[in-house]
Amino acid sequence: MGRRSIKESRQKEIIEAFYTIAKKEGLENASIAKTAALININPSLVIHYFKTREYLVYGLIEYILDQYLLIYKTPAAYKGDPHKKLLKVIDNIFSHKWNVLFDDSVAYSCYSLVFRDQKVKENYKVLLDTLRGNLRALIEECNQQGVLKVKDPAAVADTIFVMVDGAYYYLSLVSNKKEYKQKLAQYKGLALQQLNLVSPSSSGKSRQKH
Amino acid sequence: MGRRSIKESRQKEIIEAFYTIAKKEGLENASIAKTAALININPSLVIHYFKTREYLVYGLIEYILDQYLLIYKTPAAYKGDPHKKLLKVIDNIFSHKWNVLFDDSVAYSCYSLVFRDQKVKENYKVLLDTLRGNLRALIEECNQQGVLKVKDPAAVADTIFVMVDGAYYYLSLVSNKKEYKQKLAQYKGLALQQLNLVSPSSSGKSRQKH
DNA sequence: AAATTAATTGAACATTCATTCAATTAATTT
DNA sequence: AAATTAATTGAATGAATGTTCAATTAATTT
Repeated sequence: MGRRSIKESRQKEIIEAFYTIAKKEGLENASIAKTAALININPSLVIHYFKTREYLVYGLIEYILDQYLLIYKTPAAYKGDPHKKLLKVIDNIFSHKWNVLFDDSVAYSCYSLVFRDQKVKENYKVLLDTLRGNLRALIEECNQQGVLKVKDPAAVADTIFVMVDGAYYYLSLVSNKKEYKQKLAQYKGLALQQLNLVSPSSSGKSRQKH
Repeated sequence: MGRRSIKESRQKEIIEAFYTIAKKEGLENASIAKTAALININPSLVIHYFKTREYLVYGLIEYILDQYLLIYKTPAAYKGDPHKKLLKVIDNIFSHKWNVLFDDSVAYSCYSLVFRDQKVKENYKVLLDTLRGNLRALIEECNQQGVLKVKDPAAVADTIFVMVDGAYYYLSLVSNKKEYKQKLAQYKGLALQQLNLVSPSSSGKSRQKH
């Protein structure tokens, strides 16, 4: 009875508007008023759905963390072929897709909340462990199919993500496109090394056969 | 003639107060008023020395970036002994010292400005390249003394710092002290591997000799 | 002592902010 | 049509923000 609720879709809409503002002006300058103005609603409607700005930020973080899991999205055709899937995932991580999915400015601002909010910290921990766990499972599948021989899949998965996080930390500062591309390839090579796979670029550098 | 200027010392004092507030409440909540109150001065004095809050943040970033270089501070006795010095630097990086020098919450907030401020981005780039350059020089010294055999010192230095940055990204989420210590040792081991040195912990795990 | 220069204060300003509350509008059910 | 429920608005509030400006205080030199 009564009017039917559109809570969830409205919340998502607001979060995305908030994200848009945060991308443009920084999370610290993203306000409820600006968010409301962007989608032509009243600021009090934002409060109605989120109670406080704090909860809106929580919503944003949840939204962002969900995006991270999309790097495991691979073509349905790869089902049953963990090797192909693994390579695709590595591709996703070290490619344009990463930059499309995330705005690093907002990401680092959100991450900084980890240090003052236990709940945020836990959410991030769960995500990072999930990312590692998924990669580990993928490696183990490859091991079982005999296409990979990785001794400690969990440790390798961890190492790879350590490299990913560190890599983008540096890459965010590289403005030169050519240098960016080259560095990205280099870091991808490091990840593949961890899997005892050799990247095309690094093998080309030190070929000694013939 | 006239009153002698205390500009520099006053600016430093203000920056440190601003940093203190930022550590406690987050950079986005660190205001000029709070900063002034902390050291019992008038808010307009802060403006007098920094013109705008933006420049105060620039000052803070400069202050923070200078701190990073302190990880290369080693006992004077190590002079002429690059091997000892290298190990000490690695120690500094993967130890309590890191956490004493930096507040990661403020660090990530500052870093997020990189994406909206070209000047900040350049400053960070210079720092990160300096950190890598110093480590590379240290490795080369070790090579020349025959105590290390690293093929590509520049690449290895880069890789180590990629690992460092990625390592602390994850470690910031680890609340369990024991787990933290163990992970830190593990990441340190990865760094030493890059130098073709074996860490005590990692060698103990898979010892097969007799 | 007068002149000079910098340090410092205090009042005032406009702006933006998050949030509250009551009132209204729009669906949906009985 | 009446009742119910949620969506949405609009006005208002108080607090905090960064910044400006003129005035005052304190040191240092001539």
